[in-house]
Amino acid sequence: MEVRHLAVFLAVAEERNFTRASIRLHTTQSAVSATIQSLEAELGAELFDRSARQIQVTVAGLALIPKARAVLDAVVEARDCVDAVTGGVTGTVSVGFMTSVTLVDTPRLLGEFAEANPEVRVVLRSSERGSSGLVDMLSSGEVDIAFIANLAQPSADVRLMELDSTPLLLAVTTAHRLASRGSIGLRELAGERFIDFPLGYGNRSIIDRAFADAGLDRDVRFETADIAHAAALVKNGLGVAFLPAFLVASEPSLRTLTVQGEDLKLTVSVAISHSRRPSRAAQLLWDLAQNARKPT
Amino acid sequence: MEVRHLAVFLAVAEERNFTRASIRLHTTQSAVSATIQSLEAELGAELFDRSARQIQVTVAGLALIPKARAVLDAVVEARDCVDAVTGGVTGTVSVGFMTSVTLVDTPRLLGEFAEANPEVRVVLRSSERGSSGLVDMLSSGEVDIAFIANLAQPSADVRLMELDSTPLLLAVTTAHRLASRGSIGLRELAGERFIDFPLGYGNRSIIDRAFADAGLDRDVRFETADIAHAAALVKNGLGVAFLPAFLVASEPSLRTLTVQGEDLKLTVSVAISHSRRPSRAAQLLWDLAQNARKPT
DNA sequence: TGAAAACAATCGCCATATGCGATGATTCAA
DNA sequence: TTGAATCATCGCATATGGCGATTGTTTTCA
Repeated sequence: MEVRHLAVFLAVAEERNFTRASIRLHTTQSAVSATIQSLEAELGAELFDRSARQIQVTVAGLALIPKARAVLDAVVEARDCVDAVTGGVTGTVSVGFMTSVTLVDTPRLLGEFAEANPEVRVVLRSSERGSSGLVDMLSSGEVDIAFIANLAQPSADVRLMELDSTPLLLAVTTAHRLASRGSIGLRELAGERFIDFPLGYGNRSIIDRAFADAGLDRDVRFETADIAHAAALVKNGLGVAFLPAFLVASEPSLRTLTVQGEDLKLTVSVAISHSRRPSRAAQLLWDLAQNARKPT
Repeated sequence: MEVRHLAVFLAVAEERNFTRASIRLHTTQSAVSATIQSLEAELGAELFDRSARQIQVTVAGLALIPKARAVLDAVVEARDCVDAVTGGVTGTVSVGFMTSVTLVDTPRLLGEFAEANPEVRVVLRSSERGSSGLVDMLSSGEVDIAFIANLAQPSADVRLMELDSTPLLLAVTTAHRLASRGSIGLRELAGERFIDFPLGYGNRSIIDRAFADAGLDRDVRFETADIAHAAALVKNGLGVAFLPAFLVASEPSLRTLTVQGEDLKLTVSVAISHSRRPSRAAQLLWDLAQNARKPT
């Protein structure tokens, strides 16, 4: 009987639903199912009655609930007491991030982290080369953890956790020939001038990939790493751009179009190196990000 | 942080020695080493100071000890409370065993088990075909758990745990031509008449294997499944036999010889089926056997 | 002071556990 | 009776843990 088993058990007992428990635990329903089964086998008792639509906690399960909580509490205490002795977490975390993506509220996240771990020095770093640059910095140890957008080629050495995603919409001026269209095929965009991020940025790579997969070329006339700047260029009629929905939703001077048959999304993830052991501080920041994550 | 980590930590803290802790935990030193390292990494603190010959528990480790105990206690409570609700363990265990091998005190083991689990009905079974028969009974589900001696061909479906082993010595009468020898080569035994177990018995298969490997034939003149009977036959000059050391050590009418260059041992193991989930009762009996095991 | 012993760390390999996505079976409501 | 909700099961990929062998360091003993 491991701590993990009991944590899953409690989640199911509280939600009275395997699927919701799996969402809360950021895992899958099948994993929850398997865990409960192995716990039941080990204890030699059914913990839930699944015969009805709404699962019922059995008598054995009810008895276990407070004891399981006691175990988890004891574990938290164990961890805390070590932290107390070592004077809490110290050291330095180096955090790679992207300036212009406000989809995930990294400032708030870092604020919470700093408050909880006042002894940790936080160093913010960014990269000229967007997400792929940040990944390289992770591998080289230049940063301990990074917030990145979609990767063209997921590196094997990087452990990713998706935090949130937003659709990428094609933004055009109100005067544009496509302004009145609600959606459009990639093929019809062949002649457009595009504004986009420099190569290496997650945003850029998804669009490049979509065009390449469709066997199409694209004329990227302007490149900028500043997303607000990109929006301003579109407004001034210098071209069209794929921009995150949250940025263009409330812009009266822009119209947005979805792309038919493509699922263009900007996804923000946290990333740590797979090969390097994360420092305690980096681990805590990862955990914090996990809690801030939108349930799948 | 899992229960297992804390259990290993406590063992090391109490033994103040990784190697001894590994013996107590029935695992290897390298596994203990790895576990402690991962726990230290997770907590972000050193728990032991290994710079000196005698390891020291650090301040952080000292603080953790009582908390770790609290976690383990809470886990035991959790398990007990479920057992209490389900009215303890019930059902039937079917135990396969070998009558004549007293190397492991199975009666005492079963006595302890029966006392701890009064509601469990224990059915004892044995096999005409020794250990290999017991293995077949395991696979077919005829028995839930079995105590067996060395297997000629370890079955993939059987999970084994060694309990104890004893050297097999060649027993001869005091009048025998080899009585004054302390040891002997297999080759010199070519002309002897042997008394041994029937085919299928662990005892028999090790000796057969040793002779076969050496390219030698052997004349097994008498077969008996009763080990005491075999000893009696030897005493009466009907032949020689390989018998467990504990049986022949105190026999004034017998002399014993070791075999040069061979490590002939009778090993007693518990076995359960690998494919069938053990019942709770079978699991408890397995655990009990593990505790009774001689440290490796 | 040199050899041996004690002991933890590390490495390569393998088995098991866990996680995931897809699919199947069951229940229940419309 | 159909469809939505929900848990179980299956096959596969990966991570974790365990083992045995080896290495390197410290300590002890001759």
